[in-house]
Amino acid sequence: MTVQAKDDANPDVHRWEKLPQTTWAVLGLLSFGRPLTGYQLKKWADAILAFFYWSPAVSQIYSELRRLESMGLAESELVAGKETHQKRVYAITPAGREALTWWQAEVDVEPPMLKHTVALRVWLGHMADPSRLTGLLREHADRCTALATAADAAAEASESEPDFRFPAMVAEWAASYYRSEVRHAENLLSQVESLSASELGPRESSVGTAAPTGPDPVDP
Amino acid sequence: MTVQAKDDANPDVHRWEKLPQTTWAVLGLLSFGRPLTGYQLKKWADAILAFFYWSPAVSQIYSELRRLESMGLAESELVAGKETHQKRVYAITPAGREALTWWQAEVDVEPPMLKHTVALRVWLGHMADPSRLTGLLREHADRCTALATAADAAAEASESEPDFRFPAMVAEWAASYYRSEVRHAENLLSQVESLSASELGPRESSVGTAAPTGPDPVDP
DNA sequence: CGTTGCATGTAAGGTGTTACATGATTAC
DNA sequence: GTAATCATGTAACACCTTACATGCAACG
Repeated sequence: MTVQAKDDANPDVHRWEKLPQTTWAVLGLLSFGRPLTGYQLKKWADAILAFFYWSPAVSQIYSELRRLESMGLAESELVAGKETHQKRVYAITPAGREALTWWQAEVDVEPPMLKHTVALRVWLGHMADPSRLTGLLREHADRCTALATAADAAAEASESEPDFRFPAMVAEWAASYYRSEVRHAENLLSQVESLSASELGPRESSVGTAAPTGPDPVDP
Repeated sequence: MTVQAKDDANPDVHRWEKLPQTTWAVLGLLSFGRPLTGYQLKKWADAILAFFYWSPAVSQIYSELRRLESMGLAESELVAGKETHQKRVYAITPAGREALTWWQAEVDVEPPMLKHTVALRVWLGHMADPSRLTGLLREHADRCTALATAADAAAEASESEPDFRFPAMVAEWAASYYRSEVRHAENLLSQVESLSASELGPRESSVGTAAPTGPDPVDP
């Protein structure tokens, strides 16, 4: 009765059913077996989870931990540092492992959520100065280059560790992802440049004054 | 005094400062000049915005529209259909254009937010059956292929329209993005497969029972 | 004549953020 | 000794979703 992924008769399952993704992400951090404090969890989330999943605020991590403990999926121990200064170290419980395994096997994967602020700006490029757009694309590309390098470093650090094979794989995945982002951004950048170059003559945007033209946004 | 992107003396600017991205996205939909109802806006958001930005719920679109109108950035007109059945059609105002231009020029771009649920599942692959992982990666790849095709169609539909050059560019960008997603997913998929194949002999996961090993998640 | 689409809106509640508050420890 | 880091937590609030409620229009 250690791990029963398919046991829908498990009376706890209905309590796990509506937990948000973030809860599972935090429990997932604990599932690597290391007891950690909320503060350490936040640092780890920033360093690794942030590559592919929004890193929650510190205060939220603490409340997630309290929730996990109240549900028996994690347990905490007070560790005294020097004098009276205590810190709370959280560890996953067997029930927590069972829950995670159940989640992996049974819970549908929600569609990935993307809020690509840079694409949004370019999409509304008719309300912006072209140089502003190229600037922000350049910035984005640079940020992604840095992230790709960081992801590579993370991948290399985990590669040799047998318990970290999946994180290593995802770190490599993240590196590819961010390098693709760079390519896509640079592609957009050159398009914006050639567009603004070709419009040096016939300036004066028609959007806003012209009658509604273009593809019907409602009924394509 | 039609458009003053840099006019920080504008007394309205401080009211615009903390508007969430979603508000700008909705106002952006209106900035293409077409007066639209909340319902139409939602459909458009689902069709186009969803490629690169989370499409808000219907009810939220309505409240965003009310907020935009209360701030003078959009205005609505009641249009009577047949008998007493009215619908409210929203249009951007000059102040709305001014606000959008100011936003594009002055407001910092928030970092893109990614919640890649599939990567999260693979990252926690040690708690899952390998066949489950490959299945969900396959599903993800298929979904992305469909999205890429749809983005191509959207790009082609806007390409000829001069007012929709930026949306066309972003649609092309989205097509590339989702095709990269497919490649990355398939790459991960083959890695998961080769990993599970190589572990047919020495099974029994050590994670959870072994003492904490692997890269220090806190202090790298 | 019933189902699907169009169209609008309210209410409740959860998710997640920012700001604030506190204090010990470590490093320079 | 003072700055940065470690460490925890509360309170307020904004964002956003789900569920619900309503009714017309159009298609078959």
